[in-house]
Amino acid sequence: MTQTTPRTSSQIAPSVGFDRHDHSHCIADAVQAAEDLCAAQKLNFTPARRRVLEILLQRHRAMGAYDILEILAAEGLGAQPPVAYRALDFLTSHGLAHRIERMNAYTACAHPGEDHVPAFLICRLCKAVAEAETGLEGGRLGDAARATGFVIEKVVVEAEGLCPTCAEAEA
Amino acid sequence: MTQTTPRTSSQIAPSVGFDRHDHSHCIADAVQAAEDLCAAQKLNFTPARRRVLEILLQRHRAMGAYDILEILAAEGLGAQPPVAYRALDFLTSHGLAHRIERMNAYTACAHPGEDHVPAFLICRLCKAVAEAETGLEGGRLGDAARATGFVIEKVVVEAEGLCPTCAEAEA
DNA sequence: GATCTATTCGTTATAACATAACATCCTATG
DNA sequence: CATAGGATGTTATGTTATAACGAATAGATC
Repeated sequence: MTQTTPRTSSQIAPSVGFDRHDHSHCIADAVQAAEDLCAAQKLNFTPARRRVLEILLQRHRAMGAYDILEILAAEGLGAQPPVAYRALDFLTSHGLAHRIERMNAYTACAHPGEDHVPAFLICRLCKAVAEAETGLEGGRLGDAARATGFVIEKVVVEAEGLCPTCAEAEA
Repeated sequence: MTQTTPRTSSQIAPSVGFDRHDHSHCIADAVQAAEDLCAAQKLNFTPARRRVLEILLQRHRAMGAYDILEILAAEGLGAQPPVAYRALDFLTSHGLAHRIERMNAYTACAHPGEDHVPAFLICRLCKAVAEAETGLEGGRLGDAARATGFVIEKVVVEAEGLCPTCAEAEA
């Protein structure tokens, strides 16, 4: 596996959201929010689950399950695929993370606790991911569904392109 | 994987598009259109490529590469994964078929030759797929992209739910 | 017609992503 | 303490996809 993600040495992510911001705050906030959400719903926010969420928040990029597993293994939290997949299942099924279908990858949810239809903007160079919103039945897709009698239950919207930072570097 | 797709014995598909129609016509038309398109662009519409397109058109459902490979192998057109993947690469890169990211599957394009952003309605029971249209920059996703400076190059829109036939059977 | 070149095809091998199944452990609760 | 449920450790395997390389083929050019 080649490393395509440029690494940053600090907690200040170069292009996230895609705004610069102090990332250590948003990690702490998001972990706290997850903790609250789990407490409220009597969910078991175990060390492995917590650590996987932290990893996703720290990188703030789409990450493959095996990338996450590698980190977990290095930290002694488990070395087999199910360890990563189980944590990711937990996070995605409770709205704390999302799966990016196009990349077979996972990313922390930007709006945990809110019922929403995420839409992703994915940079093809740096793999940064921003989460936007769409409606379940809005726009032309909803029109098409209604016209044919199709009942929409879930929608995946994923855009690939260049984030502001990479677009600038490209030019 | 269990077989969830109800099989029909004739060329009349039960729910396609999702309208009933004489499917043998649309297969012939689509193959002819592909042939014309390849001729116009000096592309090599080889037997394997043609056969894979026919298979996708016949089933008119999302099919995995290995499902297609199985059929090719039975017909003596090749038994190794690259045979199927190469044909699918050709078809998808020239707009004759699309990949359904959510299902790791492939389906024939309903509008070959037209430049378009496909949006799919996928039945979770019978796996039937209808192709609708969306714009590259329309709606809230485009707004979000412009607001952040993200340059959209490609968009994936996939809705999962129940087709009219299965929704009825469900009730 | 011979040679060159580009594309396609056959084949082997392996990479990358994901889950089934089952034993074990931990913990809250009666 | 007993025990039931969820969580974890582990082995094995299933599923999807691609790298790599040589042989075959078809057009282009001399």
